[in-house]
Amino acid sequence: MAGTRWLDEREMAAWQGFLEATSRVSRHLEQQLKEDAGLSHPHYEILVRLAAAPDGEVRMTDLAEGLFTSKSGLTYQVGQLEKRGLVERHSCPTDVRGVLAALTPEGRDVLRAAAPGHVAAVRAALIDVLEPDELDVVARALGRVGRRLRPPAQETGSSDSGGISTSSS
Amino acid sequence: MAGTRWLDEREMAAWQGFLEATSRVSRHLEQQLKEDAGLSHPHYEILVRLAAAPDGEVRMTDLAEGLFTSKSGLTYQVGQLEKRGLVERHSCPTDVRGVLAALTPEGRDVLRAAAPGHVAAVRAALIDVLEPDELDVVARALGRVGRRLRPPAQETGSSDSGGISTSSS
DNA sequence: GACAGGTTGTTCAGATTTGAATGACTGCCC
DNA sequence: GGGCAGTCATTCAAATCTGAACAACCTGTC
Repeated sequence: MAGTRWLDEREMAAWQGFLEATSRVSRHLEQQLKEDAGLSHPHYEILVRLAAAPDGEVRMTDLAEGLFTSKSGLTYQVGQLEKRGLVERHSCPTDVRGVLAALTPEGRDVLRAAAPGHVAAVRAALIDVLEPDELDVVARALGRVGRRLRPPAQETGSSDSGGISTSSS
Repeated sequence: MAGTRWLDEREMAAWQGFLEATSRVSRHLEQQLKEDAGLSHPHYEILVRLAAAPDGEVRMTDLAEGLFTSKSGLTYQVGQLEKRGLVERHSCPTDVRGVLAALTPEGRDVLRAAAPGHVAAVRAALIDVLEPDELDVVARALGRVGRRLRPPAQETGSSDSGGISTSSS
């Protein structure tokens, strides 16, 4: 297999830059969020998704998919949030197996308090570090990268509450 | 609180794209590496760093810094690699406290066997998905992002410094 | 030499993540 | 109606990660 195409210097720079930016941004935001609002990044993301949903509640499976995490991991995190009273669980009326995670008023308050600081941190770490044209290229390029690694796609999703429109295809 | 500059649509696209690409690429490569070579991504990166070092051995602290991980995390990972015989520990001659992690011949073999598959996966997931001009922008932009989040003091010229450009703009 | 202050790597307890197995349910086809 | 494959969320054991605490050591100053 002499056919391995190794990475040249430019490609290596992109790959290393991606790895370093990934690790550092993630770690930095994790820390900032924890100090500033007592939330982990997964916690924050869960609250955001719930707040963005039409009725403030989302099916566990949909939530896990949106957060790029495993279902068991989500069960744990939602459990933690429930203990704190930021999230509640209801069973889904149309499917007894289903569980809806719902934002409580306290959860909404915590999110409202945490959001400005988090957005500022995201700007400082990433967004405002990029030139406007870089921003667009990163959005387009990384968007494509992420989309290509999405799970095979669940067809027949036409059931009903679809709700979350995926990015304009 | 009117001072919060929320993310507009373009900025949100960049941020979400970054998050999704980050998660998916990381998870994808982790899996590919594990199936293909029985290594986790941290394991692989450790072997790469050691193989790239002049004498095939690196100080624990330097290694941790290069891998963007905590020192205790590295102790654990190197311990795992040592159990498998892929890495050895020597004490540093110039500093009794210091520990040098060194690649064993077996470790070099495992790395050599794993590298082609990993590089191919990195290409398929990220590098070859980007247009050449996108590649350069990503390298430059994310490189800057990562560099700005580096811990304050860095000396004794580590791996590469390639010129610390003061983002005077 | 002695000593304060910083560094080095490990250990420890605790939190989190993962994948496999599980129990409960749905939808569909016969 | 009954069976069968698939879905949903949880539980469990095992692996991993983190930060704080720790013991041992270096470095500079006096």
